[in-house]
Amino acid sequence: MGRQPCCDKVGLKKGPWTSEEDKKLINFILTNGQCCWRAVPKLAGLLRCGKSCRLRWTNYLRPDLKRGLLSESEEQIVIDLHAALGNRWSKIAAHLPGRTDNEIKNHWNTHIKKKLKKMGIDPVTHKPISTSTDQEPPPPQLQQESVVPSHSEADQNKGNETFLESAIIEIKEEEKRIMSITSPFSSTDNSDSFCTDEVPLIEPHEILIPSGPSSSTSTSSFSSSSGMPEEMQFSSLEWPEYYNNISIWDDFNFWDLLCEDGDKILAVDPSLNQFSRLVFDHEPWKFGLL
DNA sequence: AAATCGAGCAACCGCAAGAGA
DNA sequence: CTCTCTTGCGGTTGCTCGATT
Repeated sequence: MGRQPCCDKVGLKKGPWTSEEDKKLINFILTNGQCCWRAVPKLAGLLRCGKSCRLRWTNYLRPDLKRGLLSESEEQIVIDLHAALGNRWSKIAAHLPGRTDNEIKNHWNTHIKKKLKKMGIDPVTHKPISTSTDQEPPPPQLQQESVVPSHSEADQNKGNETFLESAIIEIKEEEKRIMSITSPFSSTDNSDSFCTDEVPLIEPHEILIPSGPSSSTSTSSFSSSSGMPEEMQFSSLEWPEYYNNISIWDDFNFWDLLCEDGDKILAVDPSLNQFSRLVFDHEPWKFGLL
Protein backbone atom coordinates (compact mmCIF):
# COMPACT_ATOMS: atom_id res chain seq x y z
CA MET A 1 0.00 0.00 0.00
CA GLY A 2 2.33 2.68 1.27
CA ARG A 3 1.66 6.20 2.19
CA GLN A 4 1.13 8.77 -0.41
CA PRO A 5 3.80 11.43 -0.13
CA CYS A 6 2.61 14.67 1.34
CA CYS A 7 3.00 16.30 -2.00
CA ASP A 8 3.95 15.67 -5.55
CA LYS A 9 7.53 16.76 -5.29
CA VAL A 10 7.98 17.35 -8.99
CA GLY A 11 8.14 21.04 -9.71
CA LEU A 12 7.72 22.10 -6.13
CA LYS A 13 9.99 24.62 -4.56
CA LYS A 14 12.03 23.82 -1.48
CA GLY A 15 14.31 25.76 0.76
CA PRO A 16 13.97 29.20 2.25
CA TRP A 17 10.78 31.11 1.69
CA THR A 18 10.82 34.38 -0.18
CA SER A 19 8.89 37.41 1.00
CA GLU A 20 6.67 37.03 -2.02
CA GLU A 21 5.74 33.52 -0.99
CA ASP A 22 5.15 34.67 2.56
CA LYS A 23 2.91 37.39 1.25
CA LYS A 24 0.84 34.93 -0.69
CA LEU A 25 0.52 32.58 2.24
CA ILE A 26 -0.45 35.26 4.74
CA ASN A 27 -2.83 36.80 2.29
CA PHE A 28 -4.51 33.49 1.71
CA ILE A 29 -4.78 32.43 5.34
CA LEU A 30 -5.97 35.76 6.63
CA THR A 31 -8.52 35.93 3.89
CA ASN A 32 -9.71 32.35 4.02
CA GLY A 33 -8.54 31.05 7.34
CA GLN A 34 -6.84 27.72 7.74
CA CYS A 35 -8.43 25.02 5.72
CA CYS A 36 -7.01 21.96 4.12
CA TRP A 37 -3.29 22.55 4.04
CA ARG A 38 -2.92 20.36 1.03
CA ALA A 39 -5.11 22.72 -0.92
CA VAL A 40 -3.47 25.88 0.37
CA PRO A 41 -0.52 26.06 -2.00
CA LYS A 42 -2.70 25.54 -5.01
CA LEU A 43 -5.27 28.07 -3.92
CA ALA A 44 -2.67 30.55 -2.76
CA GLY A 45 -0.63 30.20 -5.91
CA LEU A 46 2.40 28.71 -4.24
CA LEU A 47 4.76 26.11 -5.62
CA ARG A 48 5.11 24.50 -2.21
CA CYS A 49 3.66 21.45 -0.59
CA GLY A 50 0.97 21.91 2.01
CA LYS A 51 3.20 20.65 4.71
CA SER A 52 5.76 23.29 3.95
CA CYS A 53 3.05 25.97 4.05
CA ARG A 54 1.77 24.74 7.39
CA LEU A 55 5.25 24.74 8.84
CA ARG A 56 6.02 28.17 7.54
CA TRP A 57 2.84 29.55 9.00
CA THR A 58 3.20 27.75 12.31
CA ASN A 59 6.82 28.50 12.93
CA TYR A 60 7.30 31.87 11.37
CA LEU A 61 4.31 33.74 10.02
CA ARG A 62 1.75 33.22 12.73
CA PRO A 63 0.83 36.60 14.12
CA ASP A 64 0.99 35.65 17.77
CA LEU A 65 4.55 34.44 17.75
CA LYS A 66 7.08 35.94 20.05
CA ARG A 67 10.45 36.75 18.63
CA GLY A 68 13.86 36.56 20.09
CA LEU A 69 15.55 34.35 22.59
CA LEU A 70 13.64 32.68 25.35
CA SER A 71 13.74 34.58 28.58
CA GLU A 72 15.29 33.11 31.69
CA SER A 73 11.90 32.27 33.08
CA GLU A 74 10.76 30.69 29.83
CA GLU A 75 13.96 28.69 29.74
CA GLN A 76 13.31 27.51 33.26
CA ILE A 77 9.84 26.42 32.32
CA VAL A 78 11.24 24.49 29.38
CA ILE A 79 13.78 22.77 31.61
CA ASP A 80 11.20 21.84 34.19
CA LEU A 81 8.69 20.62 31.67
CA HIS A 82 11.36 18.69 29.82
CA ALA A 83 12.31 16.98 33.05
CA ALA A 84 8.72 15.89 33.43
CA LEU A 85 7.78 15.25 29.82
CA GLY A 86 10.94 14.55 27.88
CA ASN A 87 11.21 15.58 24.25
CA ARG A 88 7.56 16.33 23.85
CA TRP A 89 8.16 19.72 22.37
CA SER A 90 4.64 20.42 21.30
CA LYS A 91 3.39 19.77 24.83
CA ILE A 92 6.06 22.02 26.22
CA ALA A 93 5.33 24.68 23.64
CA ALA A 94 1.66 24.58 24.54
CA HIS A 95 2.56 26.07 27.88
CA LEU A 96 4.67 28.84 26.44
CA PRO A 97 2.37 31.16 24.53
CA GLY A 98 3.91 32.55 21.40
CA ARG A 99 6.60 29.91 21.22
CA THR A 100 6.66 27.04 18.78
CA ASP A 101 7.75 23.50 19.32
CA ASN A 102 10.42 23.96 16.71
CA GLU A 103 11.76 27.04 18.41
CA ILE A 104 11.86 25.35 21.78
CA LYS A 105 13.46 22.28 20.31
CA ASN A 106 16.13 24.40 18.65
CA HIS A 107 16.72 26.40 21.79
CA TRP A 108 17.02 23.24 23.80
CA ASN A 109 19.54 21.73 21.44
CA THR A 110 21.64 24.85 21.02
CA HIS A 111 21.47 26.60 24.37
CA ILE A 112 19.91 24.70 27.22
CA LYS A 113 21.69 21.41 26.59
CA LYS A 114 25.05 23.13 26.80
CA LYS A 115 24.00 25.13 29.80
CA LEU A 116 22.94 22.05 31.71
CA LYS A 117 26.07 20.14 30.77
CA LYS A 118 28.15 23.05 31.94
CA MET A 119 26.33 22.88 35.24
CA GLY A 120 27.02 19.18 35.50
CA ILE A 121 23.49 18.10 34.72
CA ASP A 122 22.63 15.46 32.19
CA PRO A 123 20.18 17.12 29.80
CA VAL A 124 18.54 13.80 29.03
CA THR A 125 17.96 12.49 32.53
CA HIS A 126 18.17 15.81 34.36
CA LYS A 127 20.33 14.09 36.90
CA PRO A 128 23.73 15.29 38.00
CA ILE A 129 26.45 13.89 35.80
CA SER A 130 28.46 11.68 38.08
CA THR A 131 31.16 9.11 37.54
CA SER A 132 30.23 7.12 40.59
CA THR A 133 27.52 4.58 40.02
CA ASP A 134 26.59 3.88 43.61
CA GLN A 135 24.89 7.20 44.03
CA GLU A 136 21.28 6.68 44.87
CA PRO A 137 19.15 8.58 42.42
CA PRO A 138 16.40 10.69 43.95
CA PRO A 139 12.82 10.28 42.80
CA PRO A 140 12.34 11.85 39.36
CA GLN A 141 10.10 14.75 40.29
CA LEU A 142 11.94 15.68 43.46
CA GLN A 143 15.19 15.20 41.74
CA GLN A 144 14.40 17.44 38.84
CA GLU A 145 13.40 20.15 41.25
CA SER A 146 16.56 19.76 43.21
CA VAL A 147 18.89 20.00 40.27
CA VAL A 148 17.25 23.00 38.78
CA PRO A 149 19.60 25.82 39.50
CA SER A 150 18.45 28.78 41.46
CA HIS A 151 19.31 32.15 40.12
CA SER A 152 18.43 35.77 40.39
CA GLU A 153 14.94 35.12 39.14
CA ALA A 154 14.11 32.99 42.10
CA ASP A 155 11.08 35.04 42.92
CA GLN A 156 9.76 34.67 39.43
CA ASN A 157 10.43 30.98 39.58
CA LYS A 158 8.32 30.66 42.65
CA GLY A 159 5.48 31.90 40.60
CA ASN A 160 6.46 29.50 37.88
CA GLU A 161 6.38 26.57 40.25
CA THR A 162 2.66 26.68 40.69
CA PHE A 163 2.27 27.25 37.00
CA LEU A 164 4.50 24.32 36.26
CA GLU A 165 2.82 22.09 38.74
CA SER A 166 -0.55 22.75 37.21
CA ALA A 167 0.86 22.38 33.72
CA ILE A 168 2.44 19.06 34.53
CA ILE A 169 -0.63 17.85 36.37
CA GLU A 170 -2.76 18.88 33.44
CA ILE A 171 -0.62 16.91 31.04
CA LYS A 172 -0.49 13.90 33.32
CA GLU A 173 -4.24 13.94 33.62
CA GLU A 174 -4.57 14.18 29.89
CA GLU A 175 -2.31 11.18 29.56
CA LYS A 176 -4.34 9.28 32.12
CA ARG A 177 -7.47 10.13 30.26
CA ILE A 178 -6.01 8.86 27.03
CA MET A 179 -4.75 5.71 28.70
CA SER A 180 -8.08 5.02 30.27
CA ILE A 181 -9.95 5.26 27.04
CA THR A 182 -11.67 2.01 26.40
CA SER A 183 -14.42 3.26 24.18
CA PRO A 184 -14.02 5.47 21.15
CA PHE A 185 -16.75 7.74 22.47
CA SER A 186 -14.66 8.86 25.39
CA SER A 187 -11.94 10.19 23.19
CA THR A 188 -13.80 13.24 22.04
CA ASP A 189 -13.07 15.41 25.00
CA ASN A 190 -9.96 17.21 24.08
CA SER A 191 -11.31 20.68 24.38
CA ASP A 192 -8.86 21.65 27.04
CA SER A 193 -5.83 20.75 25.08
CA PHE A 194 -4.07 23.51 23.30
CA CYS A 195 -2.49 23.11 19.96
CA THR A 196 -0.07 25.63 18.62
CA ASP A 197 -1.49 25.31 15.18
CA GLU A 198 -4.93 26.31 16.25
CA VAL A 199 -4.42 29.93 16.98
CA PRO A 200 -4.16 31.88 13.76
CA LEU A 201 -7.55 33.42 14.03
CA ILE A 202 -6.51 35.43 16.98
CA GLU A 203 -8.98 37.90 18.28
CA PRO A 204 -7.85 41.48 18.68
CA HIS A 205 -8.57 41.48 22.38
CA GLU A 206 -6.23 38.52 22.82
CA ILE A 207 -3.23 40.35 21.51
CA LEU A 208 -0.87 42.07 23.84
CA ILE A 209 1.12 44.88 22.41
CA PRO A 210 4.58 44.82 23.87
CA SER A 211 5.87 47.98 25.37
CA GLY A 212 9.10 49.25 23.95
CA PRO A 213 11.83 50.11 26.36
CA SER A 214 11.45 53.77 25.78
CA SER A 215 7.76 53.68 25.24
CA SER A 216 6.19 56.89 26.22
CA THR A 217 2.92 57.83 24.70
CA SER A 218 1.61 55.06 22.63
CA THR A 219 2.45 51.69 24.07
CA SER A 220 0.17 49.62 26.18
CA SER A 221 -1.83 46.45 26.09
CA PHE A 222 -5.17 45.89 24.59
CA SER A 223 -7.79 46.02 27.20
CA SER A 224 -10.90 46.52 25.24
CA SER A 225 -12.89 43.42 24.78
CA SER A 226 -14.14 44.05 21.32
CA GLY A 227 -13.22 45.83 18.17
CA MET A 228 -10.09 47.64 17.32
CA PRO A 229 -8.55 49.34 20.29
CA GLU A 230 -8.63 53.02 19.99
CA GLU A 231 -4.94 53.29 20.63
CA MET A 232 -4.29 51.24 17.55
CA GLN A 233 -5.85 53.84 15.36
CA PHE A 234 -3.41 56.07 13.66
CA SER A 235 -2.63 59.54 14.37
CA SER A 236 -0.70 61.15 11.62
CA LEU A 237 2.02 61.97 14.08
CA GLU A 238 2.75 58.31 14.64
CA TRP A 239 3.00 57.44 10.99
CA PRO A 240 6.58 56.74 10.10
CA GLU A 241 7.43 58.64 6.99
CA TYR A 242 9.13 55.75 5.29
CA TYR A 243 6.01 53.64 5.37
CA ASN A 244 4.60 55.93 2.77
CA ASN A 245 7.30 54.91 0.34
CA ILE A 246 7.99 51.26 0.87
CA SER A 247 6.14 48.19 -0.09
CA ILE A 248 5.21 46.37 3.05
CA TRP A 249 6.09 43.16 1.32
CA ASP A 250 9.59 44.07 0.41
CA ASP A 251 10.60 42.94 3.82
CA PHE A 252 7.99 42.45 6.45
CA ASN A 253 10.31 41.00 9.00
CA PHE A 254 9.68 44.19 10.87
CA TRP A 255 6.26 42.93 11.76
CA ASP A 256 6.07 42.04 15.33
CA LEU A 257 2.41 41.44 15.66
CA LEU A 258 -0.57 41.61 13.49
CA CYS A 259 -4.13 40.69 13.89
CA GLU A 260 -7.31 40.85 12.00
CA ASP A 261 -10.02 43.20 12.91
CA GLY A 262 -12.78 42.86 10.45
CA ASP A 263 -11.21 43.68 7.14
CA LYS A 264 -8.24 45.39 8.73
CA ILE A 265 -4.91 44.08 9.87
CA LEU A 266 -2.84 45.54 12.61
CA ALA A 267 0.89 45.36 12.58
CA VAL A 268 3.52 46.59 14.91
CA ASP A 269 6.99 47.68 14.03
CA PRO A 270 9.32 46.78 16.87
CA SER A 271 12.32 48.24 15.11
CA LEU A 272 11.09 51.64 16.07
CA ASN A 273 11.54 52.75 19.60
CA GLN A 274 7.94 53.64 20.00
CA PHE A 275 6.24 50.66 18.44
CA SER A 276 4.51 52.68 15.85
CA ARG A 277 1.50 50.98 14.48
CA LEU A 278 0.23 50.63 11.06
CA VAL A 279 -3.18 49.61 10.01
CA PHE A 280 -3.98 48.59 6.54
CA ASP A 281 -6.50 46.82 4.47
CA HIS A 282 -5.34 43.32 3.83
CA GLU A 283 -7.36 43.15 0.71
CA PRO A 284 -5.75 43.85 -1.69
CA TRP A 285 -2.80 44.30 0.59
CA LYS A 286 -2.52 47.96 0.40
CA PHE A 287 -2.15 49.96 3.49
CA GLY A 288 -2.33 53.48 4.59
CA LEU A 289 -3.59 55.88 7.16
CA LEU A 290 -7.03 55.33 8.50
C1' DA B 1 41.82 40.01 3.59
C1' DA B 2 40.76 35.37 2.96
C1' DA B 3 39.77 30.89 4.69
C1' DT B 4 37.93 27.99 8.09
C1' DC B 5 35.06 26.74 11.81
C1' DG B 6 31.11 26.51 14.60
C1' DA B 7 26.66 28.11 16.39
C1' DG B 8 22.04 29.05 15.47
C1' DC B 9 17.94 28.33 13.21
C1' DA B 10 14.69 27.55 9.32
C1' DA B 11 13.11 23.94 6.84
C1' DC B 12 12.74 19.09 5.45
C1' DC B 13 11.72 14.20 6.19
C1' DG B 14 9.49 10.17 7.76
C1' DC B 15 6.43 8.18 10.84
C1' DA B 16 2.25 8.04 13.65
C1' DA B 17 -2.25 9.37 14.85
C1' DG B 18 -6.71 11.16 13.78
C1' DA B 19 -10.70 11.66 10.93
C1' DG B 20 -13.84 10.50 7.59
C1' DA B 21 -15.69 7.79 3.71
C1' DC C 1 -13.73 -2.58 10.03
C1' DT C 2 -10.68 -1.06 6.54
C1' DC C 3 -8.61 2.14 3.74
C1' DT C 4 -7.17 6.69 2.44
C1' DC C 5 -6.14 11.31 3.27
C1' DT C 6 -4.64 14.99 6.28
C1' DT C 7 -2.33 16.80 10.07
C1' DG C 8 0.97 16.78 13.86
C1' DC C 9 5.26 15.60 15.87
C1' DG C 10 10.11 14.87 16.66
C1' DG C 11 14.57 14.07 14.62
C1' DT C 12 17.69 15.69 11.38
C1' DT C 13 19.79 18.41 7.79
C1' DG C 14 21.86 22.13 5.66
C1' DC C 15 22.28 27.04 5.01
C1' DT C 16 23.72 31.54 6.88
C1' DC C 17 26.47 34.41 9.37
C1' DG C 18 29.62 35.80 12.87
C1' DA C 19 33.99 34.57 15.18
C1' DT C 20 38.46 32.99 14.88
C1' DT C 21 42.79 31.84 12.72
